[in-house]
Amino acid sequence: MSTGNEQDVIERIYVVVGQVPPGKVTTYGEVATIVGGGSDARFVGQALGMLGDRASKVPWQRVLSRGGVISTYGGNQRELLGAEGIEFDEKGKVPMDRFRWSGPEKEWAEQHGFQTLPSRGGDKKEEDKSQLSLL
DNA sequence: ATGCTGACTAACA
DNA sequence: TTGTTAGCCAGCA
Repeated sequence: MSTGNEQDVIERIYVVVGQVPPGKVTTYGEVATIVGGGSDARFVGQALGMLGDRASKVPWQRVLSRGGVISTYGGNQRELLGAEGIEFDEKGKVPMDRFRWSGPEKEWAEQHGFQTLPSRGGDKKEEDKSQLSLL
């Protein structure tokens, strides 16, 4: 089964990105973690780059780089996010502490064969160990 | 096959 | 703080 899963992985990426609710954002790395094998932060970026017509179906604009930085150029990503209520600081970054997507629900992730995010807690104090990766 | 590139990230200086 | 290095996976010359 390690053959030509790329396309399948890409579809999974789109599914995960589609789970990000309006007004929330995530990062390439987080998406890659949820999708799991065969994907990495960079591959997520490539997958979103080949969206084409599906760009209107997948909320690709809610996927940012590490730290809430927009990695796209010459696009209207920031404008789209602003229309959803996302705020930016003076540096043009999104305060992830407030707008970060907590990831898919554990049940949903398990049903679809995805993984939940490792605990990062928006605050660096409360670590909820309920999301143990049991591998 | 080898090497470089890319909507990335973490570690190190 | 910024800049560089290395790791990562897939596509292409």
